[in-house]
Amino acid sequence: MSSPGRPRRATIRDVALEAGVSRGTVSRVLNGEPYVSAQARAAIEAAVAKVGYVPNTAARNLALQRAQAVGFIVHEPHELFLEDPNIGAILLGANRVLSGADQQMVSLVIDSERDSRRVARYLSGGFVDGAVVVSARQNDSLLGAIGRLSIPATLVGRPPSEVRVPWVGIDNRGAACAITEHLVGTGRRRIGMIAAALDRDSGADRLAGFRDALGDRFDERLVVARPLYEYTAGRTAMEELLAREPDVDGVFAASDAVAAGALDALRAAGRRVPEDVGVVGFDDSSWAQRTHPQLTTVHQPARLLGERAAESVLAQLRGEAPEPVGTLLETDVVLRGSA
Amino acid sequence: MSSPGRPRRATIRDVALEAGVSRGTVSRVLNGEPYVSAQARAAIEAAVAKVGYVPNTAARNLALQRAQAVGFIVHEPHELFLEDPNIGAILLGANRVLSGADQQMVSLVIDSERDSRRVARYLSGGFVDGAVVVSARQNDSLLGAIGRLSIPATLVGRPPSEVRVPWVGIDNRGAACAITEHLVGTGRRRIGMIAAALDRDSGADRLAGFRDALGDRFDERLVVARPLYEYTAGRTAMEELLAREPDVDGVFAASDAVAAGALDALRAAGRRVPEDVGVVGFDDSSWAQRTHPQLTTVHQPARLLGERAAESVLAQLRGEAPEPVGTLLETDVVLRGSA
DNA sequence: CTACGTTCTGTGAACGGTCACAGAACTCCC
DNA sequence: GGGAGTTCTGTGACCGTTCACAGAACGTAG
Repeated sequence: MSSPGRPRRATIRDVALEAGVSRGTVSRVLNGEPYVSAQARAAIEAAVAKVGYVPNTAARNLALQRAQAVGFIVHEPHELFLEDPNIGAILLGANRVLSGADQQMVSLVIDSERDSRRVARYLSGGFVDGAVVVSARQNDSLLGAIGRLSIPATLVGRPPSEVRVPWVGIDNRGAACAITEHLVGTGRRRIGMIAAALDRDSGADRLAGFRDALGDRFDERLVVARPLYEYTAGRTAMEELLAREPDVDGVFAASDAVAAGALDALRAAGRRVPEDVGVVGFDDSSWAQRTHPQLTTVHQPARLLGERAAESVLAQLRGEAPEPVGTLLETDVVLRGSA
Repeated sequence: MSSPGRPRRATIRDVALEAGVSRGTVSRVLNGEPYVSAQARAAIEAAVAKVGYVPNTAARNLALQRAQAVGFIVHEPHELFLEDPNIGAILLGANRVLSGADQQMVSLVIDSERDSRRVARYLSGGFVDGAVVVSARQNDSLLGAIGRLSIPATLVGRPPSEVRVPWVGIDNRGAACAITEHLVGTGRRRIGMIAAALDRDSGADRLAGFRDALGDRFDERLVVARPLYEYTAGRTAMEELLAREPDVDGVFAASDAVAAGALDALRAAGRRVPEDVGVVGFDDSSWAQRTHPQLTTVHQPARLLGERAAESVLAQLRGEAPEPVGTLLETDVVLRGSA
């Protein structure tokens, strides 16, 4: 629009002039309203084609006070955004639902505080009617902005407790319990866990689920913790666990990346998987199918998370009570070769 | 904005009223213009804070005839979008540049003809001043729309020949030649290729580069082609190649996913990599570091592609001649364990 | 004291649509 | 032929900004 010399876009007035009718009638035809003569309708359609008219949605939205668009805001550092296939699936799920509701999904990546402010400004500009927010952080200025603007929003993942916003997530604890039970079911007797990210609810909940599954048989000495969900964390933690408890015959790794590291540590130590040691992961990320053997893991319904979050935003848009409650979605245990 | 009962947003008029000045003066303060008394400025700033004013960018853009936003349009089927780490990197590169120019990047995913139309409508609405388009297809209705609207746009990847739009891409042919030469340099004598996607320029160019590198020693019987860049394609193609030419000692796979399949087929056939057979891939995708051994492959400067495309759009926005020419970026051969 | 430049402010029009309202044209029936 | 109802059309106001212009207030020089 700012490019100099670009010819002016045709407006509804040009169409009206060309068709020999008024703006009002053109607007009626464009919006499919009744009470327009066949003659006028035909003339307007011809005129639209002739002058190459395309509606200016910005003007339309200004008049209608809505944007017909929903933001999809990803707040992740670069590495994770690239690494994590779940985000892509969430995005596509949200896109599917919003597309069905004829809403344009507009996705915005935040990777700095500056981005965060610009996005807040963007949201405030009436460009979007609502937002799906993925992995907001603690003390995220964006959440504050959303609250202030009272834009309908739904988070994917559990929000910091002080923020009252609807959210959808998975039951990390239940899923961790289920996959640990699978490990138990394959006859393992000495089951360890490589826990990670205990400072986040996902990490803590996965450990809690592991404990739930083992009950009395839970043994603290079989748990090794690491700060992040990383391949190398899994590798070193597995080495540590093997050194400490050589008779371990089952391992629940807090994520697939961690499990991949554990697998390589086991291979290096001459243990066979799954014959000597059963290994399970969490996430069903791209790691899971690229290890040897492939990982038995917990599948997150990532696409469904995106769909549900989008539906929640649409419901809020329809004026339905934005119950600020969380929804937990079910997960599946996916059986592959590693346990 | 459509949610019923939501309190009306404060406008510039409310601020003016509160501060006891006119709209014009408020606008001047908001835009940092000179010729405003310190007194008025202070009163306005206080009023802004008091009424909680946030500018309505839609109205602002309508008046200014610009959006201060650039679209990032990804036209890929779901699977590829999730699979291909290059797209994420391109996105982040573009985001970096646009963010620096204080433009909001708005990314839009197209996965159906319906999406395509909606995105075209979105672009026409004055929401964005320009667009970066990733992997547009042949006969893509979107490219037509962009042409019609004469929106500044730059493609990532080579466009269909009949469309005159600036683009940036990589030299698939040169890179394929370089990595094949690496294979030759490791002393391989019977080098095969698993080609793929020969109907796209990337696939055809990679085969051409392979041929360039081998010259006289090119042997058609050592080439197996498959329609898509897929793991299973690599696996079956490698089996076919081994059956046909058991003495093959080097393989150039047209993508990392294909190479991963080939690797597994070689393992199943009892060949050691790289001792018996050297394998190289293309893309430097996440597959490359997760195979055993890790892949020697061609690294695409994906982030740079995104940056360049964004810069090109910004240049067009500044009114610089949108030379409809392509730019080829350099690629690197990354040496890992597989050859 | 007047004329003039500088600094500051308010106003009306514009951006491109939608909508409510008024009224015209047409049909139908008495 | 006139009144009532239905169908169709045009107009002015409005959405929330920016901008050009007119003009006010003030200081300074002649």
